[in-house]
Amino acid sequence: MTGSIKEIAKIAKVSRGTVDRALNDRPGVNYEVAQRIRKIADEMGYKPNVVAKALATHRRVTVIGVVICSEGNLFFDDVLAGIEAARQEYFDFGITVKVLKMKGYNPQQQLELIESLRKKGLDALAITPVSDPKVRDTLNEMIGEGIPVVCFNLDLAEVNYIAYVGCDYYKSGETLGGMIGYVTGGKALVGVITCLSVLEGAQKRVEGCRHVLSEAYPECRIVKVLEAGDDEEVSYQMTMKMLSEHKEIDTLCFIAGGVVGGLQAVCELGLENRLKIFTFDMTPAAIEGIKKGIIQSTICQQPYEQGYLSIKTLFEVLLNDHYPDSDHIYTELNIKIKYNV
Amino acid sequence: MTGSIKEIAKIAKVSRGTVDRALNDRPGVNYEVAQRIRKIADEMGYKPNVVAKALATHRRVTVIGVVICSEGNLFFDDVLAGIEAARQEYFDFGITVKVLKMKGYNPQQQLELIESLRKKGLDALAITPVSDPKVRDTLNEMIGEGIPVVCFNLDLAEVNYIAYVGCDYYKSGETLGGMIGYVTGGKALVGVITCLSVLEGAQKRVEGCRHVLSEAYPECRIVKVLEAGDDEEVSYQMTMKMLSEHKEIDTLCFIAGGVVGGLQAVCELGLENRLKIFTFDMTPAAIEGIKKGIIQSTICQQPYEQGYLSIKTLFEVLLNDHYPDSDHIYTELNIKIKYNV
DNA sequence: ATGAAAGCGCTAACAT
DNA sequence: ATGTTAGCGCTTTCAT
Repeated sequence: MTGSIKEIAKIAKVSRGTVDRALNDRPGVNYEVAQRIRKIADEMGYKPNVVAKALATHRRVTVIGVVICSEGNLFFDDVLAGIEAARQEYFDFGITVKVLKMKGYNPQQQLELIESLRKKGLDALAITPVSDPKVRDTLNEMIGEGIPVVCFNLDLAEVNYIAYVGCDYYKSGETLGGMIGYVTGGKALVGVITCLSVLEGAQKRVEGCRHVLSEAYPECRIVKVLEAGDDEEVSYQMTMKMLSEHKEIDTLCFIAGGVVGGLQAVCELGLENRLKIFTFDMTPAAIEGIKKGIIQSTICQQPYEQGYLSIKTLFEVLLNDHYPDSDHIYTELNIKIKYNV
Repeated sequence: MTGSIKEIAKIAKVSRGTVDRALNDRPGVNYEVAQRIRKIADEMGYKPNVVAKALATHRRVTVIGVVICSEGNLFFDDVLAGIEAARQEYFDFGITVKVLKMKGYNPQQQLELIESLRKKGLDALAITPVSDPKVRDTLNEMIGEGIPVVCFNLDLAEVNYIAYVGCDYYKSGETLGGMIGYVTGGKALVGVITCLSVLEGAQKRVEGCRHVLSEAYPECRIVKVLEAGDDEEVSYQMTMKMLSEHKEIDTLCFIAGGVVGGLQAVCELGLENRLKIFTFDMTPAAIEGIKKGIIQSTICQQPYEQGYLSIKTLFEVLLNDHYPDSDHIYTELNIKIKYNV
């Protein structure tokens, strides 16, 4: 029972057009009249009907752009699935979702993709932002022009976005620490294969893990951390190096990608039953490793929700003028073991 | 680009009314004409616009009824939150969600609630079904009358529902087994506090757990299983009984409710640091126990999604004529430990 | 059996 | 500054 624009018009003794203008802060309406209309709407608890609104605005297409660093990274398949689900759901609302994929984390390339979207007209943007001052500035510039922005999966400091949608990386690292403690009985010499140092998330994971181990499991220790980019070949080599140079390592953690190459190295060395292995996310390689019992656990961050929610959040802003309660929408951290994959 | 009813009408050289009738299998349209219209729609990949459809049907209210055994069970708070979110989201589509809560699992009471909904006019039903032949028959009768039904949280055999939305209980039991193995280092004498034997889900959990322990952790054994209903007082007594009669027990599992009473007994006996304790779901008591380190892990089943998805599934059927791929929509099983609650 | 037209709640172009 | 009116895509009532 929220009433309609028609009712308000009748009570205020003005036309529906005027009510529409007043309630949407459109120009060309007397201040006092606008105030009166707003008061009436307020008192009757008026909420605009989104469905009708969408239908009426249907002639003009609303474009939500997506820039995503997904190429060559299977993790993002689920994120893309979530985006696609949202796209279908909002299609009838007159919303078009344009997805632009890129490989790696090159700021220049990302800027070009953003630019190409802006040129063709853009009403909102969801992006996995590369950590770069120019990207940050460009995003803030767009936000200044009234284009709402959501960052997802990757957070970027000092951007005035609607929200960051993704996991709490530090917490996911702590969770890893907790699982290492459980699985190893509190005794572990840990080798860590991380990705690019560019990705702040990866660093936070290592920190979080280190924190829990030192607080709760004094007999667990990180022996060595090596960077492998997100490249399987490099990961293979780094894992080889790690395991041959540090024979004392009994626990191996893959902070992001590189699971395929890493596991290959482990198996070639015949260590798959002696090492306790931990990963993040549910890439095909991780699923296989979990099922085979080679990987003890993998910590997931709800990739599908990250994609879906990013679009949904922008949709709510565009059509409903509804902003999320917090500008950090954290997706749940889920531990997966052999039995609940 | 799915085209509109108007375009189809133009191509078929009929009026929009006839197209509408043909495409929705409404009576009063010549068979050949209907065929031709359907063919044209098919060829242009026509998909009706849900938003416009909802607006047009807006004058008639569509009612989704919910019967939920939630009273006195804090687990269902999140389920209700999911239902409420869906209710708000679909309100503008002209959909009213009527929630009827009941306490416990009395079939007679549930039948009365269903009846009261039917009397006032009901277009779809979401229900946590009590395991009872009369309930089953009544649901099937309604389904026969064209009212789509979704069962959530609790599955009920031989009901021709659209879908069951909830967890895989057996699998959740297996997951418990896996966590017991990890946390105890593969050595455990387990006491189990379960709820009513009426709830088949609880039995399946125990079976799943037993299966994993016997397969993967031969030195883990379930010593004793006691029933506590969902009553905290009974749970307190049963836990007391279990721990005093079986002093060898070093691991305690709460299969469903009763965590408050159970933990009270444990603490009074001063065993909170000697026992490994496992629970299901994220009730306030479980969260507190996890944070304090008394509970080692709790296995969750996405209660919010269960509520939200139940309504969404019915919405899709009612407005979109879209049925889910499978009649079993399993929500994810998530392991929570101290660091990812 | 089919067509014509009104209307769902809102927006926007066009009058005044 | 305000009113009027024509849609958005679909359903539904009323004619024919």
